[in-house]
Amino acid sequence: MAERITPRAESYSDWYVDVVLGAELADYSPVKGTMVIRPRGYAIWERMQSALDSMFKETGHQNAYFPLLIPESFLKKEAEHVEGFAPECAVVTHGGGEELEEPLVIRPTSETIIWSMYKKWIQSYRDLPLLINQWANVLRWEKRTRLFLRTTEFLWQEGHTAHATAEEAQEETLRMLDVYRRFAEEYMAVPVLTGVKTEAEKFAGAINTYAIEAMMQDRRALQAGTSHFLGQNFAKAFDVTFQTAAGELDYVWATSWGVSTRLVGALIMAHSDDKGLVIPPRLAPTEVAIVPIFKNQTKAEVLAYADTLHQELKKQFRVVLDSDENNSPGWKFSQWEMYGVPIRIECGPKDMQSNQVVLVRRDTGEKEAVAVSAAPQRIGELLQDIQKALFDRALAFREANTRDIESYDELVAFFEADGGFARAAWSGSPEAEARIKTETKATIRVLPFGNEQEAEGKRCVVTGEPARHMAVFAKSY
RNA sequence: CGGGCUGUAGCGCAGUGGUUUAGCGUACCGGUCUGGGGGACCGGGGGUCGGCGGUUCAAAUCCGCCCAGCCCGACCA
Repeated sequence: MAERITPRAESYSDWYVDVVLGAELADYSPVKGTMVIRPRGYAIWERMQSALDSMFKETGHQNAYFPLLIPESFLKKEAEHVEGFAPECAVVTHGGGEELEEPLVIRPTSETIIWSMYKKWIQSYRDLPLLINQWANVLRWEKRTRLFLRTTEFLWQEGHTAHATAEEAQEETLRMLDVYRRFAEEYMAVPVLTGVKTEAEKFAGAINTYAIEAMMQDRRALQAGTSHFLGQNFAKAFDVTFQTAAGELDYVWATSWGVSTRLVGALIMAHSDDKGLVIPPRLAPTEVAIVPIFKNQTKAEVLAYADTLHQELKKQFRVVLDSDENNSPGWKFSQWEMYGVPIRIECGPKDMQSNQVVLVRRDTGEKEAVAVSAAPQRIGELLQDIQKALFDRALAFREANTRDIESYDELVAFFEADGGFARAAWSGSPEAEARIKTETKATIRVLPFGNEQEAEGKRCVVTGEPARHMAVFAKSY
């Protein structure tokens, strides 16, 4: 055992770190809370970017880039916003060997600098909607960091849109939330809950924050993406007005939405196992790894056999041939499992004689022999099967660990035991929410769409008052 | 930012005041054999003990500060 992975049952957080390091996704870098995203990790992020970027373009957005440095005064223009972000901002005070007249904040998010520019670009309703996205790095001085899940610097995309009406902006907010939901489910194979955040959990400066919320294998919730309806808060702070079709002057309506490299963490925690990483095929940088098995006498012909197969499969799949002669096949099997490649192909003398190969799926470990001629089609099917199986398994896990809770005692007991998602009636009072957080460590992750109707006739699990919401409680990352 | 644990070769560890050049496993390099689930043997290279400062005749070992990682807490889109 060269690289032992701590089993999940022994220590989930050690397991997570072992998988990240073992699969060579990332490594710690010298500054506290920062990490290097290594090629195997970055390749996953690139595939995420590519899929999301297409979805953004399909919904009418364009990419742009705004600067890293923001005048400190900008951040202070929106009261809630500054209150929310000031504590976690890094500030540049010196440049060129001199103290700056005005300190510059390294962006924790870009609303302020973007809206300062939107003021210049928007005059009339004909300039709207303005639909811009940027891919960027941001910096938040986090006290407690974890690889991919919460780091001081991280990569993300942030969409910032401007609209003529509240309705349009609301529509946009929900449209992008749905883009995130589709991405999570169809590409990441991670089922997510969607809904609105409570006042306590929303974005600093937003009217409403919507989120996709996923369950990890330790039953904790991970917020995987957010979409904010910003109302006219930033338009007012930056005085962004436009002339309506009717000739009136009005403030612009805004949204912002983002997902980050945290998604890589979500991917890892949703699917991986004690052998290492498991990547859903659609996001796997390598879909197939071919491991030839040979003896000295058979080396040449087996390698030729494997190479022919490699050339053929390359036309359709992202495939690598592991022709290294120093490591044993068994070692390679474990290695490719650690890396999370969805399908491994074993081919040796026996296979060669019967003109077949052995396919091994990463998610279940099942092996099957298939004729070489049938391999491409079978691999295509298997990749789809794996994609679906991962989603189904994650969904079943979430269902199995979601409980309808009727009483406060039951809620406390639930989170003292294994925990998971608890659906419970809530009065809407911040005090009740805070009490649950203090006593159980669980927070309201999301108020699912349509929850108000479900809450009718029910009583708050904490206060006994008439319930206004059915809330989903969970311990979270 | 508070409490706990940890930091010795790439990785995992032993050594916890003096025992001659700091050890073991593994990985790495060269070679021979091997090869269908993390191979075997032979021969090699690599660390100054997280960093800085102190105590001492003598420090990996004792003390202080700092840095980093993990866990718990506070905080947190």
